[in-house]
Amino acid sequence: MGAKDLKELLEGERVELEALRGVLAVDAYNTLYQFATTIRQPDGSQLTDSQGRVTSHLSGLFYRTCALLEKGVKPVYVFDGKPSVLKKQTIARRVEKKEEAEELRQKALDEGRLADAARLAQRTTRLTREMVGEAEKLLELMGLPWVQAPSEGEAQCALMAAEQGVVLAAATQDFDALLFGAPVLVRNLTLAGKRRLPGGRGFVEVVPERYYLEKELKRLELTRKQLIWIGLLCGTDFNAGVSGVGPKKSLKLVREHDSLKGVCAALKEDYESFKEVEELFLHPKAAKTSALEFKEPDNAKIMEFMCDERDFSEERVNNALRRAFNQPLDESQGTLKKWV
DNA sequence: CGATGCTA
DNA sequence: TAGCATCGG
Repeated sequence: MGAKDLKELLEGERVELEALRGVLAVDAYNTLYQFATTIRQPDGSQLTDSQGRVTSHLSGLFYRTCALLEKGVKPVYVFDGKPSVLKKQTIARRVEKKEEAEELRQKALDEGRLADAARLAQRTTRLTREMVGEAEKLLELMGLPWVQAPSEGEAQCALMAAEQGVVLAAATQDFDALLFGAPVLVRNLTLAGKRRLPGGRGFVEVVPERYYLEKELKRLELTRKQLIWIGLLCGTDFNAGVSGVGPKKSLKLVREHDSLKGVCAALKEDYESFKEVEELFLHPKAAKTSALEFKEPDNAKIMEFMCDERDFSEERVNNALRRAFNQPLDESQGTLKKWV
């Protein structure tokens, strides 16, 4: 995940889902990948339909989206396009890591270390073209607009929130969105709650958090450019960063120098390559978003796809749809729920 | 991860 | 019925 070191410098605030009523641009790949990794059986295997096709991503996407809609949060999922050539190394490294994890998992399995094998299975997770296509299809059946980014999804989300102002915030785990200029970033757009920590008996509370770009820049006495430099020094999906330089040193360095050139000179790093990545963050590639249209869900087709084709429970799917779409918007009518 | 079932 | 366990596909 890009620019994760920024977490050390930035301060988010806890936010209730109810306070996020409105339209959010949600990083679809980020979301689907998390579902694919975490929605698992105790043995580490994914949910599948009777034909063996993975359904973890559909389960997560469907139930979470329904729950968000129930709370008045309208997600517009943004799908990645062609990645920047600068991301090539990161992508190659990820493929490598997955192959590595696959070998380790096989070894654990052979040696009968089942818990290890289950844990390693998560690291082998891939999102296929089919899985992404199915997610888009489901969103369409639900009457929700989705956006195809020309390149990075976080960049598209950021611009939709910034220049275009069509959404309240960019929702992604990735701090890159702030570097791309998102005025508001929402992390952990989940239905909150306690989550088991991998391994032991510990629990962590995962709650939605919100970061305001301007507020953070003011507090840290930085410009967005300088925050980008910090990201570059720590490393992003688009560059390796400088070894031995983390968020603290980066912060000190960008304050001591008034240009990226100066920072690079001080570290004896190649300015040109850093400048290229700075450019990518300063001028993100994004498509103009046409009016986002929310339509009625096609309940029959959702049932056909989810239940007939993918073996989801009719009762559960119906329940989720009813909550998401058939609930009176006026809270004063909420008591009606008890009678239906 | 989110929904549902079970138990005290 | 809240809080924990496990099911879901």
